[in-house]
Amino acid sequence: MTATSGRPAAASDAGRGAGGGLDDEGVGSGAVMDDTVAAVVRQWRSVHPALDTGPMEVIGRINRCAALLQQAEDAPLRRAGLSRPEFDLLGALRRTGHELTPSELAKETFSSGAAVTKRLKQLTERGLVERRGDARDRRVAHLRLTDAGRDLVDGILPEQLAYETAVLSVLAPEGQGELAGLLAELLGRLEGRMGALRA
Amino acid sequence: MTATSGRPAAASDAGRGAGGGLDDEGVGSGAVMDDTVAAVVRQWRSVHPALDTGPMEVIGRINRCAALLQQAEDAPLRRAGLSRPEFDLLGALRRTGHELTPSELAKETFSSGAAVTKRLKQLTERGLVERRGDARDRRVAHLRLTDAGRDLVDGILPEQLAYETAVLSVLAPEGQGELAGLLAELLGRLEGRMGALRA
DNA sequence: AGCATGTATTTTACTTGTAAAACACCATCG
DNA sequence: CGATGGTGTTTTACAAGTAAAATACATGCT
Repeated sequence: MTATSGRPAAASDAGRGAGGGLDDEGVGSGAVMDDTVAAVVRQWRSVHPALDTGPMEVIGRINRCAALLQQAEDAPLRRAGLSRPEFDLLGALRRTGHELTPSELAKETFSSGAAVTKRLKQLTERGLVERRGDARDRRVAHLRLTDAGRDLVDGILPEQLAYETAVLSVLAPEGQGELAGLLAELLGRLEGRMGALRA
Repeated sequence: MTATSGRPAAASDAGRGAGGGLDDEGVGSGAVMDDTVAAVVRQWRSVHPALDTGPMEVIGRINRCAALLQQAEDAPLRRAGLSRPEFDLLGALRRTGHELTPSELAKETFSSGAAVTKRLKQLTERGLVERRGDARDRRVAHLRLTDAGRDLVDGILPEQLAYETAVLSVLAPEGQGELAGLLAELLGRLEGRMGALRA
């Protein structure tokens, strides 16, 4: 749980046409799932038959999955009165185990410094986070979880993971593994290169 | 291109532990990519060794991929002065080929009615969309693209797809196909069930 | 016809995020 | 030492989304 913020989209991009051989079905099933994205791609192809709708099948689905998963995923968090960005921030403090500065929190949660400032203000007021000034450099602040904050995170985490496990169980374990692997490969390369391409 | 809105998150959830056998590497490569999510998962496991961090490997990566892809993907759109939600709306009108009501647009772009109202106001002012009242039922409106709107969409679409193709080319074609297939399976089942689970 | 109810759309009030500017402070160089 | 420039953080002004209330109609029932 817990990345940064989030709010994916609807349906989109290119089809798998560009790709190559393999068609659908990942591992075990046999039927081609007909999802929303497939329908959208079909519409585009009928309007612009010449277009290579390949990327839509991948990017459109990633976006749509992210949207659906987050909607679902946020449920356990809301029960605890936290938004996902808030939980991400607390989670960063919890998993690193040590204090972090606002800048570090921004990097860790993939959000802007201003957004972090606002969240910290609220979380501090709620008593989940504590602030300490740096002795050497009075510009920087160090944030840490209060006991209440730590307990909250530790309480939510198992629920969150259990819920996510349930949601993902629509895929067989091998499918989950394959998916994780492919996404890791894509993500690793995207994170590495990002910035090279400039449309 | 073009789902609805979007704005995924950082790193999160469970590991692949829950899953089963297979480890990484999707198809052709051999090295395990070390992405941001893997690092986050390692941190969580070192703090809470008992936790099943399985789902994180999948959900965290989907979110992060969506975030990165959108940031990149939006570039061609911004060049045309459109946000993705705006383009999604125009795209829905273009691909369906006929007029749509605000409600239908909301469904099609996965956004709220209020959001659609606001976007329509702007797009209409920009002369990309036209409104027509329904004769039978004066509550409903029918929206259609103007010539300028249609031309804009048709002009952007190829750029967008080409750009996405380039971004995805970090994955081999077979990898793209497998990924699309697995995501289709996940998405199809999520869209089918969503609502059943309630944490 | 008259009214209760339901639906399509918009409006309102508010929340949250962002970009850019403002602050506050360190560090270095002359 | 005092100006110059750079960095960490917060503030400001603004853009965009949401939930819930408000509007404006249509419908079905009596």
